[in-house]
Amino acid sequence: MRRTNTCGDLRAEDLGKKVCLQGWVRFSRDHGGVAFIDLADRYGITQIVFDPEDLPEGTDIARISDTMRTFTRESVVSIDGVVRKRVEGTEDGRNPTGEIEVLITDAELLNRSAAPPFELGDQKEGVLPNEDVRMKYRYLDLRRTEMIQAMEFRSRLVHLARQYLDQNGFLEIETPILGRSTPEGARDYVVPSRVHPGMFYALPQSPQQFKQMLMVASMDRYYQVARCFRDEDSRKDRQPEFTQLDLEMSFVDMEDLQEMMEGMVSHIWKGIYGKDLQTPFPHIAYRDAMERFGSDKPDMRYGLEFVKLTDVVRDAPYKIFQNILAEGGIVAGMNLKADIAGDKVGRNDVDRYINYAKKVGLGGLTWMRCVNGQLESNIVKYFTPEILENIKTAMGVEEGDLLFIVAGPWKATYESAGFLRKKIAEDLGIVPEDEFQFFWMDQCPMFEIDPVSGKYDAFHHPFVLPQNDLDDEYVGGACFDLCLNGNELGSGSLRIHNVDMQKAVFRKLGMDDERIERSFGYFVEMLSYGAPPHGGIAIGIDRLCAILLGKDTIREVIAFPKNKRAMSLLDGSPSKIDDDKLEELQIISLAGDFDLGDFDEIEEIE
RNA sequence: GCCCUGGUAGUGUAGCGGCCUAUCAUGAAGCCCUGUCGAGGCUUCGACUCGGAUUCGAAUUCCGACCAGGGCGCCA
Repeated sequence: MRRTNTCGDLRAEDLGKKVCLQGWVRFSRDHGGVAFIDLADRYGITQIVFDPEDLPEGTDIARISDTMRTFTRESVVSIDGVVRKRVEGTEDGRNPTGEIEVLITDAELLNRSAAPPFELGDQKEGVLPNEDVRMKYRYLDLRRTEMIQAMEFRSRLVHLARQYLDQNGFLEIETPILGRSTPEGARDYVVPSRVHPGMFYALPQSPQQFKQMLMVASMDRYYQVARCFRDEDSRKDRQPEFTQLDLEMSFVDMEDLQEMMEGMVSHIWKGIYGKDLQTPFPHIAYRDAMERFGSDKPDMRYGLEFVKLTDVVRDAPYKIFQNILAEGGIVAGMNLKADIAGDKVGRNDVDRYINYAKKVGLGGLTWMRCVNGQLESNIVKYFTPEILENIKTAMGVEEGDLLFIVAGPWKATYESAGFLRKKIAEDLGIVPEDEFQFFWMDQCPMFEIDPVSGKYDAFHHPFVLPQNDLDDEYVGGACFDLCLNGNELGSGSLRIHNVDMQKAVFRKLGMDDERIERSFGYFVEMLSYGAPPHGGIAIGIDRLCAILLGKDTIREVIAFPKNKRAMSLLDGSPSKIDDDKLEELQIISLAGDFDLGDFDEIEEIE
């Protein structure tokens, strides 16, 4: 018989219906006479009951019973039966189908399952196997309710994004997966060309250049759910291949782009949670984000802000600070207020944080505690009473407060202090769990100067429109990041549409004209054919889904992710390929079991 | 390239120099059971990642490798 219903949709209204359900045997309970099966599919679980005393005349009870004996856990089976009410008092309120059950009248084993390597049923926390086991049997892992829900959530989210962009006149256009390797940025994944031996395509790190070309091509509004590839080491929020919602618009300013994104996120929000999301999102300038929170993607859902103390302690006869200030460094403090931290952070904890501070790159960590109205610590003797008073005022110190003070070069010190802030907040448990705070981080610089080489690097990328003259001491870039709860979801910018400006930026980044022509010639030329003012943004779908679902890693929202070492335990990729394939591509591998014997042979052929 | 954490039956764990012929749960196999729902009861099966070293004795200590995860670098 053909399936009439899924395992999620029968209710009390369906009483008496003849149905056919097909699904997986999640649990079975044989009571000797009556027996139960929890039949599961993507939509839910329905209880099947084998009740020999209640079966209609002429039913082949032995046949059903024998068939059911072949049903191992996770086997796929087909069940014919009649919907009936459960026995009074045995309804299951946790299950939407819990009022009814299907009285089995016929059964068929569609395909037997071997004993699954781990438990697939919904159960208490902490009994999942190691991730490598889940990855090896991902097709079973995905059978779990939690994974089904993650896939449903992601599908819904992407659908809503498409719906919104479509309503706003965007064209969904696919850009090439096989492209040209670019010298800048992340390492490319590379694909050899058979037709052109010795030549390679590269998989895109992002559709950046193609989407700009689409603007020049007058497409005006483009988007794509774009797979991107980066051959860099992974993290819990970084995979070798990941998905970006990528879009580009012509004749817009930064506000237009941000409003479009706010509209899209709100649309998603409404569609998923049924609630309105507060827009516009707040903004924070890059410099403020760094100086107040020690991060360019700060989690602002909790306090522990830094206060600049550089001027307050400038005249303190404390050698460590004096040396740092002489080199142009900064001093900043964080006040752990008595009510949230004062009592919970004892002397041992302070030592622990000093060690942690050193681990994350700070030279050290100065602390002071306000006891009986006075700042106390091992180093207060190096500060005059007046300076101590000024610190108290600047930091708003009250009785019992604990101060942590960091010092050093601007960027490195704030970055490290940001790690410390996060660690303290997590230790104190003051990070809100179910609060989602979107915001824009903007007013970024166009360039960063590498402290080692002294070379200019693009802060975002070299296609960002500079906000002022490139010869000015500070050059701003028309770029911004969308952040959520301490994570970067994506970044956007207005792009350069003028040939000369684009060349000038490349030169500022240390490329000579020959290099610009070789690497970006086609791109620069494109700008000379009436490139409109344009800009765009790309946001990470994996990260957005993971954060909204409260997952620790984006692997939980990707059907078939790679592991930490960029391998798939499921299909065993990457893998060696056959020698004849290599030969066809005219490629010799120097890795692994390469041996000189083979090499001699090849030389002889030549 | 570097740092940190971990590796015990199919799965999750306890044990952390001799009480280990290694705990418990789950699972698998078999039997019993007519209202369960992660059913229950009984029986059985099944493991110390690998290689060195220390020691009378190593799952346990040390060194190295491998594997997994987290982080730094890297990710314009």
